Amino acid sequence: MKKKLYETVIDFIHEQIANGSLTIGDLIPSESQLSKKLNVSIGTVRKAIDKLENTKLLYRHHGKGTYVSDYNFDNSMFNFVSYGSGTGSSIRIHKTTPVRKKIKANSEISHELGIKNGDDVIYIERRGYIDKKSPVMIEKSWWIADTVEGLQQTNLHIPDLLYALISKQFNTHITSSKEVLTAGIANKKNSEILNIKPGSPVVILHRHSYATGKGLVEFRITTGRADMFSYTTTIGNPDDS
Amino acid sequence: MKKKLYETVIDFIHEQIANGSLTIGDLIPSESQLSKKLNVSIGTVRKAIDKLENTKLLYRHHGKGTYVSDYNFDNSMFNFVSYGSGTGSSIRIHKTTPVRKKIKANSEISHELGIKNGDDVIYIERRGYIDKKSPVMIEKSWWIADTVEGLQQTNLHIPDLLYALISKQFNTHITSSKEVLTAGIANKKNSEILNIKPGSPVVILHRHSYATGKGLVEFRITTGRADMFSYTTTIGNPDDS
DNA sequence: TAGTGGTCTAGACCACATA
DNA sequence: ATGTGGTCTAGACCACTAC
Repeated sequence: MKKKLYETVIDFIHEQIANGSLTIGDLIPSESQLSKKLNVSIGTVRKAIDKLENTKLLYRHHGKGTYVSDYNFDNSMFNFVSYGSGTGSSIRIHKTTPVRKKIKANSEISHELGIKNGDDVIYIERRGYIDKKSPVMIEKSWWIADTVEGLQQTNLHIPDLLYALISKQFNTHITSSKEVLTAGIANKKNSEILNIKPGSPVVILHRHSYATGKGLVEFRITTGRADMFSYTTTIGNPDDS
Repeated sequence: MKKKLYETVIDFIHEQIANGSLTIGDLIPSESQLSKKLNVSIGTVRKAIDKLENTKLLYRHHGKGTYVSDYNFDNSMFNFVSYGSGTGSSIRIHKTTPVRKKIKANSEISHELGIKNGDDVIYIERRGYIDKKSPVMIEKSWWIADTVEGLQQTNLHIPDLLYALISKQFNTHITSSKEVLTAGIANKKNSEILNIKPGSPVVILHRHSYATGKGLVEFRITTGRADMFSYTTTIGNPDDS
C-alpha cells in the first residue's frame, strides 16, 4: 500500500512530539509553513491536521494557530468523580506500578490480543490513588511484547501517563481505543486492595488500544470503586449543533 | 451569522431523510450529482458528507456510493448484553411509554437543560423490555417544550426509536449527545419495577442531547439492571491505526 | 497590517466496484 | 468502460487574533 501524503504529515508531527521538539501547549508550525517544509499542498496539511484534531492530539484556534493538546488517552473517559458531584472532573490520579514482567499469554489474553496462546506479552499492574491512603482503582494491562520490549525492566520509570512513555520510548502512538464498561461486585482480593466491603459495587472497564501502523497493541482491565468513578463520553460531533 | 454552504448540503440531506425521500440503507446521490443540484463545488459536498459520516448518519463505500446508515442514537452506547457474554450486542429493546405530559421544570431539570425554573418541559417516561416480563431499564427524559410541542399528546404513537420520530415530526435532528455513566444501587421503587432485590447494582446514565441549530434540547436519565447492560465506546479515530 | 485558520472553488488523477 | 469515492493540487477570499 502506497503511503499517503497526509500520513507523512501526521508522522512528522507525531515524531516532533515524540522527540520533544513539540510538547503539550506548543504552537505547531502554521499550515503554510508545514506545506512548504514538507512539499505538499496546504489542503493536504489541512487534512492531516483534521485527523489529528479528531483524535484530540491537536486543537486549532482561529487566528492564533494550532496547538498540541493535553488530551490524555490514559485517563480514557473513565474519570474520578468527587463525592456528591455527578460531574466527571479531570483530577489526575497518581499511579504506582507494583508488578511488571514478561509472561506467556494465557488463553483469555491471547484471545483478547489476537495472538497465539503462549506468545510473549508484557504484563503491567498498576494502582491509582487520589491521596496517600488506599487505592481507588486497579489497572491490569497486557502488551504485545514486540511493541514495548523493555517496558518490563524495573529501572525504567513508568510515569502516571503510560502512553506518553510508550510514545517516546517505543515510537508507538496510541490513536484509538475501544472501551467496554460494566458494573460488578468486588471480589475478596479486590475489596481488600480497594478497602471496601466485599460485595460492594465496582465499575469494570475493558480496553483495547490501537497504535498507528501496528493495530491492536494493548488489552487492559481497570477495576474502580463505583462510588468514585463515572464515565463520560460524547457521541457525534458537537460542532454540528 | 452567515450560513455556510456545506451546512445547506447537510440540511438538504437531513431533510431528504426527514421527509422519507431517503431512508436507512438508501444510496444518496453521488457527490457530483449533489454538487450540480445544489450549485456548490464537489469539495464542499465532500466536507458536508465528512461531517455526516462523523456523526454516523452516513457511511461511504468506495466505488459504490454513500449510504444512509442505521446508526441509532437512541440506543446510545448503552447496550443490552446477553447473560454471561461480555460483548456488547445490539439487541433492540422494546419500549413502552407509560407517562408523557407537559410540566414545569423543577430546579434540577431547569439547571440541566439551561432554562429557567418553571419553564415548560415535556416529560416522557419509558420502560425497556427484552421480552414480555419485567422491564430491564427505566428511561426518564425531559424536552424543552418549544422544540417538541405536541409530543405529549397520547394519540401520537411513540416508536422504539424516539429520535426518528423527533426528526420527522418536529424537524429536530439530534446530532450529538454527552453521556455520563455511573454505577449505583437500586432504590425501593426502581427495584420493584426492574424486579430485582433492593440494593442490587444498577447502571445510571445521564444524557444531554443536542440538535442541529437548536443546541441542547433533551436531558435524560436511564437506569438499567447492571447484570444486563454494558457500555461500549470508541475513542479517537480507528481508521488512523 | 500581517499572520493565522476557515470556507470554497475547479479541476487532475488514482483506486475500487459493477457491468 | 463507466461511475463512484479518495487523494492532491493551487489558488481565492473571509474571519479571527495580535500588534
